[in-house]
Amino acid sequence: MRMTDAPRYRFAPSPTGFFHVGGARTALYNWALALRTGGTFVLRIEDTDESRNSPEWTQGIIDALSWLGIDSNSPQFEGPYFQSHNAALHVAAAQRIFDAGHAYWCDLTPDQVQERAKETGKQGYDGYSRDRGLTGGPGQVLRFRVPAGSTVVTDLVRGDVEFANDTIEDFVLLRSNGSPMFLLANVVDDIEMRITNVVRAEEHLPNTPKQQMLWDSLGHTPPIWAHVPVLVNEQRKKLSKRRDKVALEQYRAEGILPDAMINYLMTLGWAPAGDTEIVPWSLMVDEFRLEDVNHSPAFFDVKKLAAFNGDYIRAMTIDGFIAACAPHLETTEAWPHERFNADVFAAIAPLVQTRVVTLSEVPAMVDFFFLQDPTIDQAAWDKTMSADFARDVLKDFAAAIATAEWNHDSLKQILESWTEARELKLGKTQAPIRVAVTGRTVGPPLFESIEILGREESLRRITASIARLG
RNA sequence: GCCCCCAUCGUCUAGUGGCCUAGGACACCACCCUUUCAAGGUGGCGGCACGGGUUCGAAUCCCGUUGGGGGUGCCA
Repeated sequence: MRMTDAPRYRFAPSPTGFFHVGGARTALYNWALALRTGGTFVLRIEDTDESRNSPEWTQGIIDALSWLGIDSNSPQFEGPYFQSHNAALHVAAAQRIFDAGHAYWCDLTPDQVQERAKETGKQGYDGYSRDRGLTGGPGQVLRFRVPAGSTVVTDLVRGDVEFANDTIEDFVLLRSNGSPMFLLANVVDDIEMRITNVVRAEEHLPNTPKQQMLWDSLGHTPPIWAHVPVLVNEQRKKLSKRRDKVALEQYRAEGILPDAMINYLMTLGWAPAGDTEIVPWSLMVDEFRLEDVNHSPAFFDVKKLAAFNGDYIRAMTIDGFIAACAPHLETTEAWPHERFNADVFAAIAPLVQTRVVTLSEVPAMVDFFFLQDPTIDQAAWDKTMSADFARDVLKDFAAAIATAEWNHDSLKQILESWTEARELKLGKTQAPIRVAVTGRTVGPPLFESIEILGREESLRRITASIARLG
């Protein structure tokens, strides 16, 4: 395949101030396809209003894409382009459409259009100015003259979709202030950037016949369309910023791994062959086909995302895990920053790795190592210290570990023999010690934690708890 | 209102007329393992929306119903 024949996929987010998980999935689809076909991923910031473009947003989106592995430095990445920069082109195209007789001027205001609709009992614009021969000017909009007949949109995921043209009103191309509408701008930019494939969310499907007519009227062959199902919340409504947690950045901050997010997003509406959904990106690039994408909306299930993430966390090397935790450990307010000890964390890290599903849970799990005194949970204290053996186990264990060989096996043996002598269960007798040392009833394995904490500090905490018992 | 799309376990999906007694994953439950909690192992629960066709045979094809979603701006 010659390079000029390679497909060009466009990804066109609008500047909403954050990067939507739905957009992330579409971006991934486009990127996967570009990679497999040797094509190009074209990024275009989609807004005809220059004032809404901000360098921060653009950088944010490039960062988010790069987090997803979509590298803006790749030779297969092009852009960012800015729709708003091309207004002159859009207007010129509108002029050409008018010159060819496919558009006409109209001086009705939105209110007047509505007024007429009310009178005729029909919806939308009724084509009032079609044959009035207006020549344009202030206060007039340019409307597309929707031809008779029907428009068939051929879609890779949905097949042929037919729209009767008389259900499509003569839509506006140029506003009365002369600025181009999004729909027009979009088509002109796609033509200009030689876009061959448009993969976007299903919500755009009803507008596609309009765009297709624009492609036709400009004398170009429309691209290959693919409308993928939208992502929905538990109410089955399209994910929205107001109701739902949709910002990719939020998940990133919580310690969702990019690979987990990528993998999860790809399985929404599509599944790799075989019995596992956790698969490497390279395999998804090889196997992903638009034709295989499901037709129905998919629920964005945070629990499943978390499960994927846990899987990816456990699959990390220990050094990788420690490195990934670093940002969360540095910024946490779980302990005074200066008390953190990287060696201590490295020692406990392997035991933390199987116990978290997101990285943001890590600090809370190891905070007792880096606090002057553990934060004692009152409920945990009440529950465990009320055992009749609580005081004895604390005193005897403290006495024994004062001189014990310092490793978790021997620490465990000490408590085991103490427990057996009294015909108790280790699960019960370790509880008061755990609360004394960590402040809670759950956490990393106890004897390993004590070993890492050190003899002196462990003794101090247990002694303090005995004193607290009174 | 009008137009369009969609319909397999609670959720994400496999399934493209016989391999389906409908497979997997997440969640849930139970058991095993176990120093708490996890992780891991084993097992379980649970679904083709409904009604008509077509066919020797339908989750798969057709029609209808119902239900959901999206669109319908001088927004993007």
